[in-house]
Amino acid sequence: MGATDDREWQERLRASGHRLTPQRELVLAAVESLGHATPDEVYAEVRTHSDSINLSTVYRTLELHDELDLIRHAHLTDRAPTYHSSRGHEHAHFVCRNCQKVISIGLGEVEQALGELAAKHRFSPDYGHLTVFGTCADCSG
Amino acid sequence: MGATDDREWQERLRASGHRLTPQRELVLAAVESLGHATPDEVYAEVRTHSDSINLSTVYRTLELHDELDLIRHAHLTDRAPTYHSSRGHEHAHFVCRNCQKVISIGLGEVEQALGELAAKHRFSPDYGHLTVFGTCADCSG
DNA sequence: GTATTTGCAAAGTTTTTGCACGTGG
DNA sequence: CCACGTGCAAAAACTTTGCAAATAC
Repeated sequence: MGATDDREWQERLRASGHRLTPQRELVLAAVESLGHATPDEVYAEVRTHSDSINLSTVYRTLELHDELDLIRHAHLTDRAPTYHSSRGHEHAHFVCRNCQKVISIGLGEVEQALGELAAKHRFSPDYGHLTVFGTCADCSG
Repeated sequence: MGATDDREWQERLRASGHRLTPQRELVLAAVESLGHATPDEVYAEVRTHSDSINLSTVYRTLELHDELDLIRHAHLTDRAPTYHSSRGHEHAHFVCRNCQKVISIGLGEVEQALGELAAKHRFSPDYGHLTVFGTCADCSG
């Protein structure tokens, strides 16, 4: 990620009255590089680069970044939430119950598909959080 | 639910090599009467009728019923899964992040909306498990 | 300097497991 | 009968919290 992007999230932190710490930087970088990750995976990733972080801090930081929309979370498995970058293309997920494969779907596509239904029920979906479970082609054959 | 329906699930239990126990009956009845419920809520509901059940059994039974498609589960909150009957109308959920309201959407509607997108990605969604988070009309005003 | 953030350790919550006893078929 | 299911208690997995020390600004 470029310097311009860095400045952007750093300013968003400041604007909301928070401080820029190495831990917050490391967690964000880990989420960006992992793509989709559980808190535990983020912790492990950060530890490979540096040992200056604690699991509690990972939880607290993920929550904060999520609030600030620096990252987003979705439920890709029945258990732990997974976090992913909100930078770049926002996307929804199709998750295969059988092989755990994750198919990322562009926001535009999902919006187009669900928009009318949502409007009918006067509901504003959080498309970036959407996960559709099911079976992928490889597993249903 | 009528006697005919009872026979149906009881036979499905048997057919899969399982036994018909009071606990399995109680859990199923609790899920049906609650609509949407977490394991804990199911446990509490069963206890109001009888004290012959244990939380572990509730977990084990919910899992079994889910496998047999007697019930289904969805993630209506960021935490515990909630179970609901698979009898009657299968449905997807719209959940409001703000007021926690749950809007049930008929399967047909969702299928119509997502069918094309799913086909394009050669994916078979489990519509009855689908939860769309977002904001309802009352909370977005 | 001082309010925020972190690390650590401890507790909380939810779910799973091992095993002896009970029970449905 | 006897394999399957349940209760119980203990453990595991995951997440949150209180507080003193460290640190961003």
